Amino acid sequence: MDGRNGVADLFSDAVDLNGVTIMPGHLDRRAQEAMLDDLRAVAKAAPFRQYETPGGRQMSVRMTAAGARGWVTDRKGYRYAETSFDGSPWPDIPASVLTVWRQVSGVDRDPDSCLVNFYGEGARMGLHQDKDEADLHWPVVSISLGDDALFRVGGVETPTPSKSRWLKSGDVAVIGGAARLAWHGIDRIKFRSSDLLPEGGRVNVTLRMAG
DNA sequence: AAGTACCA
DNA sequence: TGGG
Repeated sequence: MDGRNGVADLFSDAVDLNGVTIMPGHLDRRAQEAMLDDLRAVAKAAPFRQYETPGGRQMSVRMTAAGARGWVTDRKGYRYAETSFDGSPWPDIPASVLTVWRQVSGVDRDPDSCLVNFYGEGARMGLHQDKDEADLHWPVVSISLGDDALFRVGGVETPTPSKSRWLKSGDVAVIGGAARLAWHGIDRIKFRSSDLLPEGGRVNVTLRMAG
C-alpha cells in the first residue's frame, strides 16, 4: 500500500496530497456548465441553508444535498437525514454528477448521498474528518466548481502535519483508501477568481455512501 | 462536533 | 501566506 488510491494510476496527471488523489482539470468547461445547471435545479428544489454546529456556531458554507441522504447539523449534532429541514425528500442525484463518480471512485456501487456546498465570499471550512458514514470503506469523491479554493489535507490520526493545494474549477478529488479518514478542510477561496458562477463563489459537490 | 484568532 |  503506497497510501494513494488505486484509481490514481488511471489518471496520469493525478496529484497526491497526503494520500488524497486530486485530478486537476478532470471536467472541461462544458461539463462544468452542464453540472452547474443540474445543481441549480437541485438548489431550487432543496434550497441552500446555513447550518449551526453542535457548539452553536454558524458555518459560513451554505449547504444542500441530493440523493437518499443529506448531511445536516444543528445543536443536537451531525447526522445524515433522509429529508431536508422542511420534511421533503432530497432531489435525485443528477446524472452528470453520478458520471464523475463512476469515472473516478473505483467502485461499482452508486452513492446514496450528494452534498452540495456553496462557498460565498469569505466562506471556509475548518479541518474535519468525514466519519459519520455507516461504512467507512467506501471512498468520498469531491468536485470543485467556480472559484479557486485552498484545500488542506492533514493526517488520518491528527490534523497536522498538513499539506495544501489550490483547487480549480473542474478538479476532482478522491478521498479513499488509507486516506479515507484524513483531516481536511478549505482554508479560503479566491472570490471571483473564476467566471463559472456569474455571482461569484465556489460550489463543492461530494459523493459518498452514507448509509 | 465542520468555529475563530493569531502568530511567524 | 502557511500553519499550529
